[in-house]
Amino acid sequence: MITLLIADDHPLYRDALRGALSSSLTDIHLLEAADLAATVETLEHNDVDLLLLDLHMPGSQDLFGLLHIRKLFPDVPVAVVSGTEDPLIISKIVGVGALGFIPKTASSSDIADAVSAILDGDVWLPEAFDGKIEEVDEEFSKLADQVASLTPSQYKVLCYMRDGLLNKQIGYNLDIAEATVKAHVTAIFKKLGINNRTQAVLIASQLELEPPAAIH
Amino acid sequence: MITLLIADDHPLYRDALRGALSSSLTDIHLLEAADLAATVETLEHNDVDLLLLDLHMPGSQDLFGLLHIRKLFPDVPVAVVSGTEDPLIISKIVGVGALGFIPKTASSSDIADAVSAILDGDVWLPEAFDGKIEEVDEEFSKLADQVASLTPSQYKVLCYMRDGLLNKQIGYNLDIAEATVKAHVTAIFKKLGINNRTQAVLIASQLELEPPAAIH
DNA sequence: TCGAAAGTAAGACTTTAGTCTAATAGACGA
DNA sequence: TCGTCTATTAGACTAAAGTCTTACTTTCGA
Repeated sequence: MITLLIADDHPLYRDALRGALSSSLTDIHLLEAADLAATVETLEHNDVDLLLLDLHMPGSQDLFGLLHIRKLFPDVPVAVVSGTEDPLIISKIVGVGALGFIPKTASSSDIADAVSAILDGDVWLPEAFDGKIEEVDEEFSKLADQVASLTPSQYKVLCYMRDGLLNKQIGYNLDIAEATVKAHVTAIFKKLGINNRTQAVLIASQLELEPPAAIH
Repeated sequence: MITLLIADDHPLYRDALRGALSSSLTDIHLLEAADLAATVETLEHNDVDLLLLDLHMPGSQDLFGLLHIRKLFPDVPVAVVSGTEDPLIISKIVGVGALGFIPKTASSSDIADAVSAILDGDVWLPEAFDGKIEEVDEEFSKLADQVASLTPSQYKVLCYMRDGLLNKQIGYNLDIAEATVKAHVTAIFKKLGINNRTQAVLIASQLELEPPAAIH
């Protein structure tokens, strides 16, 4: 019996994935989550053999979400499901520890192949990207490691920093005192090897796959 | 008699462009510049009919450089010469006012075609990108307009801000007092419709085509 | 040619960022 | 089970960011 967790915010696409998986694979147990918090909670309470993760979930913050999950559950294999076709982005996804990349346009049999391969311990990528996936540069994987070493609170603070919020506003959003926010900020700086918030924002935006939405 | 300005930091590529242009076109006068400052100075002192601009010149800051030139010399047609093949980036280049995009891999005849077309007032793009160039979204072109409205000093300050420098360090680099830097910073915020430096850095990094180099 | 508008520059002041010290609570290995 | 390590929290303090006001200069159109 194999347990799979489908993490995607679109109910229709979850249905499609569920259909593709249950018709191609036997003896599987399917779980679902619609946002990052639900994904984390499900992983905490279940023994999941493979996570199928959509990067564009609410609260996920793209690559941050993947880093977050990889840090909290390093033993859970992750296959990223996304609509992007950019080899550079896929390189980054693989570079931070995803064992596979499944395009949203993949067929049922491709998806089943990918899941089987990853469960066997292999890395699976669409054939179209053979040879197009580069090693991510050392700089990037070092940054990714450093960001992954952040605690959940620090991670949330960094997300809010990247949105241009003041410490006071971050504290209000997280329901903690401004002084606590500052302590997190200082800890983030030390872990990332920097000394001001501008540099932190640059690192955060480098790890972001999509340009930030509107400036508030 | 048509005056062309070749702005590229690689002497060899300038030679190649010069060769391609002088063998394909008659009655042309060729000027050259190796960095953004020299480009600006040449445009100030000459009546240039077309600028062939490499985005990766020293001091150019990629899209910033193009915005800068477009703002200072809105009447000079610009064709961007670059090695990138990413349709999204090319869309942005065209979206901020370039009349053409010439890949570094283009043949002599392609280059001559492009130059002729742009001098006739047309927009020229490589055939490979037909249909792949999207309209840039309203948000982006609004930001580009706002950034283009910055004065040269404000532009330099924003560049240094994006590199994570303190106001004091920016003042030292530009040889002005910290108080002056602050005045520029406040003016930048007003023009961009924001109220802190984090948001300014985000906008600047969105307009950057390449990820920032190392974090200092 | 003269005044209006805008870029540049800077001092004084308020707000926010960031550091240092320290206390509490939970996790983990000996 | 005990001690150690670390995350989290927070107060007090210093450094930097950001605002307001003012002044000098250049440019441009009436």
